[in-house]
Amino acid sequence: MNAQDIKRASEATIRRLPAYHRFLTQLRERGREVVSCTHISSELRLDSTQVRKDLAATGIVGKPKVGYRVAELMRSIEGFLGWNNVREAFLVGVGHLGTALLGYQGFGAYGLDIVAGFDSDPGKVDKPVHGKMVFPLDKLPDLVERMHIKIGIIATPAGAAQSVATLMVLSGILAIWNFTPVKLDVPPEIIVENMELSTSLAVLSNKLARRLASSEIVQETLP
Amino acid sequence: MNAQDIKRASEATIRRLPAYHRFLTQLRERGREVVSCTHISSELRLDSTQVRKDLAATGIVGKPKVGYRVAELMRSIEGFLGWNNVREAFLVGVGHLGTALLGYQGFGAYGLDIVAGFDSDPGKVDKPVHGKMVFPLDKLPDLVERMHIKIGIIATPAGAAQSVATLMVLSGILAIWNFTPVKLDVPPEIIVENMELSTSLAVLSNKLARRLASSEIVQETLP
DNA sequence: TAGATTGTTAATCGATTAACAATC
DNA sequence: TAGATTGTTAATCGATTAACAATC
Repeated sequence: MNAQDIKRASEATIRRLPAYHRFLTQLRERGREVVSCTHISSELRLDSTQVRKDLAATGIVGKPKVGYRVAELMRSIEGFLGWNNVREAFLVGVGHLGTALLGYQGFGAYGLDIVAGFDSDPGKVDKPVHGKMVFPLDKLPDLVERMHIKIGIIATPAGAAQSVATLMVLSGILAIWNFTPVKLDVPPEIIVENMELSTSLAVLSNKLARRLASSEIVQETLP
Repeated sequence: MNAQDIKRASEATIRRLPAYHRFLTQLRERGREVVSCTHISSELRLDSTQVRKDLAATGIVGKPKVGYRVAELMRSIEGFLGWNNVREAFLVGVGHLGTALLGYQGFGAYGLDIVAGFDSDPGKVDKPVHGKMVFPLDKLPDLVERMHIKIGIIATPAGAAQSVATLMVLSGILAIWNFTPVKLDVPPEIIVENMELSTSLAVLSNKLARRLASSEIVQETLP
């Protein structure tokens, strides 16, 4: 699929595609060559029509009675998500989380390669972390321009996030993956994806609070 | 608000509440005592009716012409999300990510206290990480029971995630915060919240791929 | 009081699910 | 062929947005 052919799809669809891709990886490892929507939907507990529409959004065309070829479907999803051509990224903030991200091996499968880290702390720079070089933050604009970097990852303390985002945008970064809880103020054409612990934790703790509250009621209504 | 009063709300509403809470924290720091939905909605670029309905879901009642008292509204959101009474959690997998999570100072504001780490690697146990004790994994069931722990955090390699989840459930854990890309197979009454890097990255890379593809088209149509 | 803001009902929008014809 | 599966259109569902009465 040509990059220019990437269709529009709802964010809900895009968020489900990685789960399909992961399941397809497992199928491929087991030697399966074809798969049906029915199979995928029963495994992931989704509606089969929804799976079919999600897959259709990536541009794949299946064969009635047969299904989809696993390898072809994986390529289709990868092309749609931009996982087929690896993109280089810079990470700012080499603290605990930043160090973990610099060392994470799995990003290659998602088309991401973190090529360097940046930090404003002189004590952290000029020594590699997990084999990645760490530079002073003020070197960022020059290196972004020279290496044509498009993706910036922010893993700083919250207080530094906005100024780092502004610096990234001025340097030519187009997309920011934000690991801080700060709502970044950037021009509308800049892509921002927030990886917020608090949002995820809110869902979990609300469900747990409801769960514990209802079991209290059960206890109270017992004799 | 009594815990038993926690109403149902859509997951979309729950996911927006932490952003309101963060904005309210800023207002409180600036000394603001009351706030209107209009103010919140313009700041967070949301529909004001949506904000009003989201806040109403937490049980707060505002005053026409005035708005909501900031402190009261924060307490209402905290109560709804279960952030008011701190809950203790165990973390399994003291690798790079696990270490970062053990050291993260911000969880207290969200009602979470990670009290200990666990790892199957004998080289990692029995020495504290960021002041938190790390135990051998096989000590988990006994300690979960004795300390009445309800929340488990999985930050292991993907291959270990399912067996750790099963161990947690057998030990009495009610809610799992899963930092691996594995779809966990647990009983339906167990709460699972997935913190998936791949899903977030999929949204970002799809948008970037579309963005870069459209700018290619622009270039091609130039003379 | 006048009018800004809440709370609520109605309308719209978009996503999910159901139905079914096309097809290998 | 028969029937399982795809692709697509229609119906349903739920969330968002608009309208407006209540109220401090």
